[in-house]
Amino acid sequence: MSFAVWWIRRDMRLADNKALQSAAAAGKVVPLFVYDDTLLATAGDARREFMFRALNALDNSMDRALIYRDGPVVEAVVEFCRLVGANTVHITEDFAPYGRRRDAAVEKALAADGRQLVRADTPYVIAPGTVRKDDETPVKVFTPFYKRWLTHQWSSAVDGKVEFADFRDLCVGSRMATGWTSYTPNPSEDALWERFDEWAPRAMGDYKEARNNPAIDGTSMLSPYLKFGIVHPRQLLHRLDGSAGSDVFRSEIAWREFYADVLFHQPETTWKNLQPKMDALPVDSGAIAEERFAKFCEGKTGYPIVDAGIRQLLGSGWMHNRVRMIVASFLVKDLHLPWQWGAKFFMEHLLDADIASNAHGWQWTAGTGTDASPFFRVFNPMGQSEKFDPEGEYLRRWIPEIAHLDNKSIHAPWTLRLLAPAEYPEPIVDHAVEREEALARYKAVSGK
DNA sequence: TTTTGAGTTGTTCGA
DNA sequence: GTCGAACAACTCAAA
Repeated sequence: MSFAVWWIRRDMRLADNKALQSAAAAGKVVPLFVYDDTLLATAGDARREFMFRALNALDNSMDRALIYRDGPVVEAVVEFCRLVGANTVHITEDFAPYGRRRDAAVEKALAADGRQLVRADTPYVIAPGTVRKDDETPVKVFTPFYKRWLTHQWSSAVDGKVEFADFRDLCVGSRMATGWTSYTPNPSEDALWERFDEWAPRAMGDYKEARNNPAIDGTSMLSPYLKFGIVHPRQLLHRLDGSAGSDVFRSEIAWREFYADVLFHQPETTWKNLQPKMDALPVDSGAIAEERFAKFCEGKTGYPIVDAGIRQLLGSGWMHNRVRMIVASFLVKDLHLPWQWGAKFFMEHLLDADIASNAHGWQWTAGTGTDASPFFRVFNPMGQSEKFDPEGEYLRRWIPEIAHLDNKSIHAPWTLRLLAPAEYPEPIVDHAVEREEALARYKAVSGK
């Protein structure tokens, strides 16, 4: 009987998993997870905790067949194959810059040993690099990308019988404790479908509008599950019908694929401006900039919608999409800080931290990316707050200090002059002033 | 090759 | 309160 390694990275599920099925077709499956210090170093406690719990849930569903090994990754995978005598390692391909380098190195090392790395699946409905214009070049604007994306064929895995090998005595290392004690969603496949089946029937019809209101349960909140492949996006597409809400939901899935495609073609845009001309945009630096950034990271800017968003992120590992945009706009256009500062902060704290979506979401806001926001689109934190959280319900949930304020002034507590700064801070900058400053800086970059 | 219309998510101002 | 126009210039996709 031969053994085949299923090297688990971001495909922590049994259902509709072509890497798992590929391994099963090659022999008894040895599910392997390798601690990658390079990746773990960039993850905060919340995400590490979520990941460990996800692995534990997966392990339970495999009768505890999962093998944990310590990195460095290349050596660990090759060494493990020798230990169990496996000739093939089956993976869901990683398209992010680091993952591609890592997998290439593993592939090479395996080959030197006479073994093979099998790329059997991807975390996307359509693999990055697949959607192209008629002249074969990548599509750089979402709408035309989406139209073409919709025309591509895809298929699910055929879930056949899987036999797991028992090598549990080869487990090495146990770094499960993170110290994170706050709530995280239950990261099992069962819990995911329970959530989807509870949420979708009541929320999908109103998704287009409701997903913008951070106080209500209008978004699926499935992003952490997608991040770790506890669900594959094609499984979600299967559940959609032709209703209006599901069309918007489908396009949100496509946004994730679009940004993965953009990063695939230009891996350096993880941290660099996609539009080089935007390198000339002046950003603030020095002590004052760092002081403001520190306030931002604490959720103490004095702008309730911004602070509520940061506190939601720090407290739960997740931030509502609408609020992510408001917060990002504030960092870039009110504080004039590099988008990379915010992107790094998000990457640390988000359960769903996805390098492609995060980098290009920030670049969109900063006006440095593909299909970028027009320079004059500066979010007004009070206006957005009034529009999308009219009752101040979201603000009250995350900023108890101002919960007693009325529905109008809660969006801009400083107008009341009732709160001592010790209770809730004064705004660290004046939005009206900084908006003009941002417009002037962007205008200068565009020349003339 | 040239031309044309479009491009996720906004705000402000004046009528 | 509501509504439409203005806010730059440019790049991209497709005809």
